[in-house]
Amino acid sequence: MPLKIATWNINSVRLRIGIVEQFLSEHQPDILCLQEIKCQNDQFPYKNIRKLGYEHIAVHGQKGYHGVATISRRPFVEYSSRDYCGMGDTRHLATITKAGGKPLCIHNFYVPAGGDEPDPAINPKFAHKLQFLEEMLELSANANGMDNILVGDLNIAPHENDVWSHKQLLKVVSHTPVETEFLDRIRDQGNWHDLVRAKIPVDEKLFSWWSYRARDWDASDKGRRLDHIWSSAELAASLSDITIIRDARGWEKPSDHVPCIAVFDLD
DNA sequence: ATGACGGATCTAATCCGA
Repeated sequence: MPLKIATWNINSVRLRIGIVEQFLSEHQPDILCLQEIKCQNDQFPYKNIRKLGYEHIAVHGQKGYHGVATISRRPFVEYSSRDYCGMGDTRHLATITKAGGKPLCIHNFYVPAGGDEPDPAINPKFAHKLQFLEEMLELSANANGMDNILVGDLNIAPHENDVWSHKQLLKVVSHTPVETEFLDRIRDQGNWHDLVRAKIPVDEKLFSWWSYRARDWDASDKGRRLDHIWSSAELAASLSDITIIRDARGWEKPSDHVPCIAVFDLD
């Protein structure tokens, strides 16, 4: 049985529950990790999700901003969240489920955007982002004797071809060397594998986010690859497919991010 | 200027995203 895992920054799950349902029906992932749900736990649209066969729903939300949720057809053994930077905001959710006869831990992240100015001395939001990344260094794909997956909106486009113009974005938050090198370090130190780039060669431009401000997002195509799917080595070896649903950016009342999907051949 | 849109909030103007 293949295992299909998706991640999507939905930018308000209540406003966009219609396209969440559409996505689940069309693509039938086993597990979907959402970011920026922008609601409190009791406001999450549980009924709509359960109706489609996703009985297991872990929500870590807050009023108005941020918030992550992981929804699944498979039961969770347990779930937890870590309060990164001790700010009391809702940016992480770890769920443990079973896949291929082994426990599988999925970390669902919404990394701080970092504001406008890439200087921690004058911009507290950028300082927060760097501190958050510092704490992510503690994560290891080889921890806990489980298979491990790390997904989410990491708000960093690491490679030159993960942005529309490497040159023009070098000083723009999300693609500055301090951020991209930090993300590389988190990945390498934790023995994580970047599954999207394992399947789609780095000489190909690849984006998962396009600004709402562009007059025509598709024609100008000034996107960035901010959403990621990483895994431990064993899982990476069983990866069978990666898809970025670019079309979703053109759906009715879209999120500015699109879903990314990984499929694993387990057993 | 890459680009001024689009979400939530004690409904109106303000904060936030990246």
